Amino acid sequence: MGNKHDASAAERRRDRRLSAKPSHDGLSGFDLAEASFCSQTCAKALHSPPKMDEENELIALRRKKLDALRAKGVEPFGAGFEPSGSIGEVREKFKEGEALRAAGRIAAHRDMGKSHFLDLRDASGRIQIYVHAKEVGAELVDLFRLLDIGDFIGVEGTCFLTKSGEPTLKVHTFRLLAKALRPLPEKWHGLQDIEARYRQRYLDLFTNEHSRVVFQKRIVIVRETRRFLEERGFLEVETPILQGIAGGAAAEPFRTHHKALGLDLYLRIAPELYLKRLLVGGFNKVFEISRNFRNEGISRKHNPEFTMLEAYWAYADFEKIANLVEELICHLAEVVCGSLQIEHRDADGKIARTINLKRPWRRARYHDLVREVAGKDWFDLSSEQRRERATHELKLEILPQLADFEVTQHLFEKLVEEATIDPLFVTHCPKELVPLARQNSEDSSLVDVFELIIYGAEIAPGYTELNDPLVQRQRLLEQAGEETQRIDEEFLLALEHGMPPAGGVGVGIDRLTMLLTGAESIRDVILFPLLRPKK
RNA sequence: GGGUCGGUAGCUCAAUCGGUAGAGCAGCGCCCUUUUAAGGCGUUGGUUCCGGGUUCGAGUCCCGGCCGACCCA
Repeated sequence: MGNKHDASAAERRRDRRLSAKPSHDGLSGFDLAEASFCSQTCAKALHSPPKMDEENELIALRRKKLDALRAKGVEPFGAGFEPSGSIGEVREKFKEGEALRAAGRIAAHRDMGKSHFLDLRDASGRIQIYVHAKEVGAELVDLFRLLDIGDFIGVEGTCFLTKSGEPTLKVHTFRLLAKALRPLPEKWHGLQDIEARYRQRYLDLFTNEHSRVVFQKRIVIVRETRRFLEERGFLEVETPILQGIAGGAAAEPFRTHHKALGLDLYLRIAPELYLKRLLVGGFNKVFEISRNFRNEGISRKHNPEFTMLEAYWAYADFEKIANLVEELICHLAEVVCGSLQIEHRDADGKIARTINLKRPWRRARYHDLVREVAGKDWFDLSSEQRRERATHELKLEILPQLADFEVTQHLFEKLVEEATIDPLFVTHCPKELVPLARQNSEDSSLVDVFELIIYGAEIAPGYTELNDPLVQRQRLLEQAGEETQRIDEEFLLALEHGMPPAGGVGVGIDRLTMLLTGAESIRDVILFPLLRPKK
């Protein structure tokens, strides 16, 4: 089936090429995929690769070594190799006297004259290898001289322990697997420049242990989230990223265009409206680990693309969902941190703060939390009195255009949210704050929602979902205002067919990773954060 | 968008009041047969982010721009 698809794709491209005519704008009927397909020189002209700075002596010297290798008949790129495992696995298999094969980058070289010690590294670990002329023979000694730190080599050697007890492979033979034309960052300090660490993440990962650990933890968080939900009967699904109407949240979407259909599309801002369609279709427990895109500002806590877990559970409500989230995050903390006490450390390794995830987590009503910080009588005051107290007694900056409920919300964010370290479920929020949620059956000014706050940040909002199609339509109309074309009629159509009552939740995976790793910036938990192009 | 701070050798960092741009690592040469941030001796390497200006003289002061970090909106 894959082949068939590929063949037809190639055919389509060929057809288009044959019929391609220069049009008046000179561009239509021509896209990047086609450019790279039909003409490499053309593609090169479009994106010239970064210039190899020939004037740099370090690079020039490595290129000379490359030429020297080829002159000896050694191809410096592309040879395969079968190591006994990753370097971490080789260390585990290490047994004195046994022969093992290892492959990795040369990370260090200690030249003792006739004997050389090198460190071979990959993301799984480091192993020392020992190279001596007597062991490898004259031909390989010649080749050895052309190696540099950063090159990938594969070695075969016998396990032995040095005087100081270091597990080491005594190399019999080795092969160059890939030459590095540029030097690695410094061995001791690694790559420190923040900008370079984001732009050249591969160097950051290779040289900085801490960065490697953070991303390995992120991998575990995603994997364990899947496992946790699957064990509880949730089905992982994939829903569209390209959407005609970007719904499910209030955010500015990215626009794009589908050429063949002549269709303007948006990148999703949330998967919610599609996951709910699946509830309509009878899937009772679904989740998606969803990349969402929001065309908004960039900050320590915001990247334009970010990852969110969304899960929906038919016949459940927000209380059950809160329990689920509580269990999930505790499970992740146990696996990733080995404890429910999360310790964040500063640059010197000193504990900067401890977050206690021990259950049960506090659950409190929005109004009660506000009264705790703003005074028991807060909600009995007039809106002018509230504004007055917030500004003068509580020393908050209240912008004049804020509505009354926004004054309270601002106070909530500054005095409750930012001050909260240990987990707190905020429940019974005013409906103005969460217009799309289901109203509480006892008090119609409240909605059946929780907001999970940990370490001053919203980690997860949870809902009892609104499944009344008429109320939902009304809310969407109010939200859309003038722009009624932005109402997802297909979604409303689905709701009219009947959606079971359900609980739902979104968990920001990036922020959760920050929480569990102590990262201060979202860019430290996203492999390739969006940056302005250099130059 | 506004404010503050930063950008110096491949990497990590110095450079006093405006006065010859330095060190460590990496590299290169030599010595060393179990080193491990190996060591010893010697040595190469600079568009000080870019563009203007002030000055006898600018990495340093001023103006504009680029990129980043943090705070605020």
